Amino acid sequence: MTIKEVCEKYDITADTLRYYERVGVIPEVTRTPGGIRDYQETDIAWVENAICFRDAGMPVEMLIEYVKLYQEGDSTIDARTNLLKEARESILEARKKYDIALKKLDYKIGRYEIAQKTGVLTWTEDEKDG
Amino acid sequence: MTIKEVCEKYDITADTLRYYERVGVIPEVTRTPGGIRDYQETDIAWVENAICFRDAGMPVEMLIEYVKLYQEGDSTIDARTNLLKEARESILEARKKYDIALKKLDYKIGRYEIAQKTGVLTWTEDEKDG
DNA sequence: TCTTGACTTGGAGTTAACTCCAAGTTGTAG
DNA sequence: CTACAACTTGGAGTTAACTCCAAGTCAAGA
Repeated sequence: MTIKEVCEKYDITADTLRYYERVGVIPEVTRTPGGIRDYQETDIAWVENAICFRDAGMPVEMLIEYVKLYQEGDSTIDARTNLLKEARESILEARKKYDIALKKLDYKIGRYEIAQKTGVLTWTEDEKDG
Repeated sequence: MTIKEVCEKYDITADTLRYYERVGVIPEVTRTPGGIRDYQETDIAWVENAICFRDAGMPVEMLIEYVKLYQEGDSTIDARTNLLKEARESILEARKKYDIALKKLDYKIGRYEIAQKTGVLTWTEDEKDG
């Protein structure tokens, strides 16, 4: 698969794909004899994971560390497990904050919709902040 | 409440609080006659909301827009409602991605824990990517 | 009143994560 | 064989969101 096909498949730019490879977010991609990237199943799996974890706010630095450990072989399985567990905790933590914000948003939207119907915004003492 | 008390209460730096005010993420804070910030209930409510929505990935730009609309008065209630709904959608969207990443992480962690017990990492054909 | 530490401002600097660029190479269609 | 688009690299530039700094002001304790 060419870089173009991969970036179309995942809706990501070729520059980002090359950047991920350059800094080590994914291991080096398979090349044609001429030196052009030719993504194999495994390369694509790494890309997919990288995008998935980045979308969940996992820092590039952490992904680089994971790939580095992976390339050092089986002796790093403990370290990799710990890293994944740490990532899991921060994602759970972040998601909790998303839920809090959603609750707040739903409440505010509810109040605004009442205001739209009645033409009046009614605030309690604690919420003079829109 | 002084800026110090507010930043201790929310575990945020004074620089960030001043930055939020400067760019309009929150409205101008009440001051003492000498010009020093003296956060009132309402100021604090704005700070709390700003932090909450920022923690959910809402861009500063969007918060600025909201405050701007708020300050324009009741005629912007529709616009504010739409903005909040838009924010809600992106937060839901983002949370979906967090859930996908968590699922992937849990699967990987499970595999690694088996590997730690047995000393062997077993991969299926599709997951040669650590 | 003096000192000392916290506060003020405008503006410059930093960080993470891309994003763009120039100059050169590869590969396919005609 | 010749265009010519798509690829390559190293490095520079951009963006969002802070974060730091210098020079000056304010305020509480001795």
